[in-house]
Amino acid sequence: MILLDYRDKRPIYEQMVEKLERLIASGGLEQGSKMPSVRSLAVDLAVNPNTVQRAYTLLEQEGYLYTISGRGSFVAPEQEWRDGQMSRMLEEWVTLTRKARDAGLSQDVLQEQLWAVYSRSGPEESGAGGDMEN
Amino acid sequence: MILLDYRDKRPIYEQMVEKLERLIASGGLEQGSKMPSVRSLAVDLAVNPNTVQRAYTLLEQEGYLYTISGRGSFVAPEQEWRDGQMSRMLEEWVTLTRKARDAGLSQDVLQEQLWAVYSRSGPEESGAGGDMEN
DNA sequence: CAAGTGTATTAACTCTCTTAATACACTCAA
DNA sequence: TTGAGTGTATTAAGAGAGTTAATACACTTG
Repeated sequence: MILLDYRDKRPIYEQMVEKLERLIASGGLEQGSKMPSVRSLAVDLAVNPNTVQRAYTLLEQEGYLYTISGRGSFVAPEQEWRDGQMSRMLEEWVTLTRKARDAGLSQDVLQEQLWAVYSRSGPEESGAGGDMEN
Repeated sequence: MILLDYRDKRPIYEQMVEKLERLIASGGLEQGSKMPSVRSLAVDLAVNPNTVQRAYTLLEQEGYLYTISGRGSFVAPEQEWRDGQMSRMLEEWVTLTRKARDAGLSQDVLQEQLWAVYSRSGPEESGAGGDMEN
């Protein structure tokens, strides 16, 4: 299902979350389909069940999965996680915008930058943020 | 000059940076005036000189201080740190705005929120961000 | 009830971060 | 030139948070 990268310095659960997010977001898993059980995926990846559990819990909080105790975890409908992601992002953006205002940045400057960001569509001037793996 | 709070869980150097930032930003220290030497302030606060050194280095990177080796550290002109702070903030804001765009948030939504933030002047809906000490 | 599932608790382990000890380098005045 | 002041670099010790694992508990279904 997914593959862990041992050269990656990040914690395992974080790696799992990222890869599963992508898998679901890209449509690689159908809505409502059953995820592997905590134990089976743990055996599969040779990690502790609690590590899988942690990843699943985070994915659930982000709206990617829903869980029924005793039954299993399932892939949530797209609307779920897309809405959640956008609302979290908006909240974060507003918070930072307030800080920018308090730091003395004018509305005009932000207005202009906002326009600039949207006039170019792709993620330009990447710098360090590039993602290149699975 | 400043006072450390031992109930504060944050590292000492971080606490020092915050308090000195405020002291300088509030005009409590005159431009060009000499800061206490690394060693004397260390004795004063009963911490290691390296800890003071670390705080000074950070403050220098933020433009609050400038240093002449062998002479001492001095309070930088206001323009220095104010410009630096605003440009760092703007950069961060643009980065997050790109992410928001990529997450699917429309320009209109951000536009509206931007307006809302600036129509109210004070830091409202604070929640956890409140600062109440020295 | 048995075998599957998720969940909670506790502890060991690792590793980053903070802080300290110490030595080095520069400036200035006596 | 030398000594007492200053900032700077290197190394290591110590503490602490975060990650992972071991284990037991609880729920669902055939």
